[in-house]
Amino acid sequence: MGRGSIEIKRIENSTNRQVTFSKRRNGILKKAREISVLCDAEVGVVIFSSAGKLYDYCSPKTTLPKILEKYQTNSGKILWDDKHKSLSAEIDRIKKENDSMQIELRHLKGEDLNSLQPKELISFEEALQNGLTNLRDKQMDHWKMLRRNGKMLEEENKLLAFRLHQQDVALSGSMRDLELGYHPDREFVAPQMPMTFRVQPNHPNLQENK
Amino acid sequence: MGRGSIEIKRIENSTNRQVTFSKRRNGILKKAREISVLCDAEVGVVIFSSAGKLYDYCSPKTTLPKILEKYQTNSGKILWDDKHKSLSAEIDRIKKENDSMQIELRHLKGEDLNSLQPKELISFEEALQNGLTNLRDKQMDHWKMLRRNGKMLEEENKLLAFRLHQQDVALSGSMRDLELGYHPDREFVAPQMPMTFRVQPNHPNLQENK
DNA sequence: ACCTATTCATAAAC
DNA sequence: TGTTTATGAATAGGT
Repeated sequence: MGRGSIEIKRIENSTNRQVTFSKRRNGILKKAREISVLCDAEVGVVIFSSAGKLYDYCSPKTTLPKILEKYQTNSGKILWDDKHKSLSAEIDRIKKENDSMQIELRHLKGEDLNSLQPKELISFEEALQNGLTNLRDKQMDHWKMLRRNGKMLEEENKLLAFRLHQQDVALSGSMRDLELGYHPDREFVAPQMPMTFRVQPNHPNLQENK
Repeated sequence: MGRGSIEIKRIENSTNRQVTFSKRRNGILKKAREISVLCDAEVGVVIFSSAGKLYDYCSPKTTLPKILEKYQTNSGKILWDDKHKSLSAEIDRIKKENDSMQIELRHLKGEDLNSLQPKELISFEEALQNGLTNLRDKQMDHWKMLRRNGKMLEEENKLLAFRLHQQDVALSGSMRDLELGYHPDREFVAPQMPMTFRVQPNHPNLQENK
């Protein structure tokens, strides 16, 4: 149909091929839709363009999985076997990986050592010693940090105590002022402590364990 | 098309519906064939008649399973059945197990320790210390075994040297006999060493490192 | 994307 | 089912 019939063989002109694909694809999907409605049929269509783009149709009231399951039971052909095999193979692969890691873990924890050669024992010892060293370094870091924090807190405590004391003093001074009369040129500030020394509410370095 | 157009809705007359189904089904399969050839497309079509009879088409150079696999990866839709789901779920499960073991391994080897809490560090230290202790015990066993073997070898050496010496003595005796004439009642045996003391060719306890 | 001449698919009837 | 035929649909090629 169209201006002259065409031979059914691959259209070499790429543009032409693409145009024809687009038209005929629509045609097929429309036909699929129509037959499913007219004839109450279950239809599944999957089309990939040569460029790899996907188009599909599935009749209403069903899904591709359902259709395909029906296809399998009905045709006896098995669509999924390959996929099953590859999945199973992957499971095997991962399980093996798992097992070897488990063995390594057990070895590192000092279990099942009988299966190891002396040479292997030595390399494991090195690994463990190394791990222990790193770990103790890390713990030392923590400990230092904790101690630093402790000292900072002590300092802060002292300052707070000092401020408190000064305020007490100032307060009692004000009270005395109140009793004696108001003096606007005298401010309510801790006498021997400059503003810059005042403790900040949060000390950034004190935040450990977010 | 045909003698007058028809509305696209279910054909109530069953015979009619069946006839239309048959014609249109052929039409679709033909179109599918054509587009796959003309446009180099991969096409899969599955049609069930309302009676449940199956018709299908798949473009050459491929198979329905392949097309469907491509469909899945391309569309992200999941076609597979329950078995697939369970397999995939198992893969996920094992992979997670894998990951956590990998992390534990890294921790035991003293890597990536920053993500650990001090409390966790302590338990890891215990595990490592434990592993190291076990491992050194095992090495000690090996060492003892080696030392024991060494001593045994020494003993054996001594015995062998002794036998050799005795044989030398016996041999020179025989030589003297040959010079003086043959005496059949005299046996060729190391004089001061009973048979039971003779060293066996292989000592079972000496086998280390298969 | 739209147009149109032409071929095709197919509804109806047998 | 298969054949025929009249007709509307699909589409090849051009713009």
